[in-house]
Amino acid sequence: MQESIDSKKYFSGELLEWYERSKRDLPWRRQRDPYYIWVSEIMLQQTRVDTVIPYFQRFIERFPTIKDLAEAPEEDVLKCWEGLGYYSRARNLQAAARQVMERHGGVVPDNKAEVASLKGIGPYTTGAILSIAFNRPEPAVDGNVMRVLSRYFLIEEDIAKTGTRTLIEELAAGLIPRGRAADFNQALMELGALVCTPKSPQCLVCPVMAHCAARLEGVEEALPVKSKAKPPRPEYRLVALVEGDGEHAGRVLVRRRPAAGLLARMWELPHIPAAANAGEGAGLPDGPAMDRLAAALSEAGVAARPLEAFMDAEHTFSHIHWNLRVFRFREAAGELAAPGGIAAGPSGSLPGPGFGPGPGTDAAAKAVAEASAAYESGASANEAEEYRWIAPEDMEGLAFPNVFLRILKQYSPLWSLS
DNA sequence: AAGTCGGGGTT
DNA sequence: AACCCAGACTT
Repeated sequence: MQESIDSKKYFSGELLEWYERSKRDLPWRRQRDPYYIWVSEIMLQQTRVDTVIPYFQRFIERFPTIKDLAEAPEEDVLKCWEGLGYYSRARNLQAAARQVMERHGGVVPDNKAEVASLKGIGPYTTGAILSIAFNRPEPAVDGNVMRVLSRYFLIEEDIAKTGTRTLIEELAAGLIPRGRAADFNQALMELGALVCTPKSPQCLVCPVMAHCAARLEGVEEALPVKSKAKPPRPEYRLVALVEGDGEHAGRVLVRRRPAAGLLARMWELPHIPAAANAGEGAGLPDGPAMDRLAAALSEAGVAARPLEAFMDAEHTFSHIHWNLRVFRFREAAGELAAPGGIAAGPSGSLPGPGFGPGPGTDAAAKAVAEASAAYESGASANEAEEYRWIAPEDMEGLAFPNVFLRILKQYSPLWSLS
């Protein structure tokens, strides 16, 4: 037992000393404001420090206090989050700010149960806020910590399992030196981010290399053990980039996504599912696809004439891989968009697999119907999407996922300003 | 326990 | 181009 106490003291002591020398100067570390810690921890979920820094600065400028955040329109919060991804983090953060206003008068609670009950705050973030903001001896186990400890203590359990995280939490809790929770937890994560990296860890500069079990066994690169995620399923979609005419000249047609599900409440270019028959559709002309898009636009009350296939774009979510084919349209003001009756524009200008003209087989028809149903299921019943003609300057108030920002930017640099 | 939620990095 | 990284919530 004596040995394990000494071993703990060695690990924690060396780590704290290294952290004092090596810690990065980060915006949320310049003062110990629980609100700053909270916002930064939410942003840092699944997101690198370098990406977060400019978002954090802008967010705090725009919403300096919990009260400002609680009282802001949700669109403003979403716009501030544009490009960061996982947008439910932003909605949950604002919902939690409102909870803190109501329950605690705008002051972040320092009690574990109350912190953990706030929206968007799970086991990791609870520990991070309590330890970093209030120096409470709670573990904060993120991916960095699981990697560092699984190597140092040669833990070969699958870190994707719930039980392994619990095990590591207990281990981490026992390592916190009295009165040093804030620095120790940050040191552990900092080591994972800067030295004990997933690939090619920098063991030679590691402060605890001498007693790292994985290093001593030569298996540091093989840890942590983690079961692989399922690959994302491919989805094929036809996107309409509709240029306005007449009173809509200089504008583009956009719509807002349903309130729940993928990219909830974000703005986007209109799109519909294409046949998911990758490979089988190789070389098919784009004409029929444009006709189907025109018909869909017509159902939304927009008459548009197809111009050309404009570009292909891809976007990978954790569980879906979008293959998008974008078509340019011109609004045909006053005309009725007769589904299927519009002369097809140039065909086949973007060769490639996966963009069949639509349900050509039973299987393809089924795939399209399923994809369509999946999209609709995001909304409660048949919530009407909101369509809008926007000019470039309107982008300042509307949040778009990155994939549509890329398309608009390629369409014209005018649309690149955020 | 498995699936849903973005976006970017390294190799 | 292929592969890797990762918290909270829902089911």
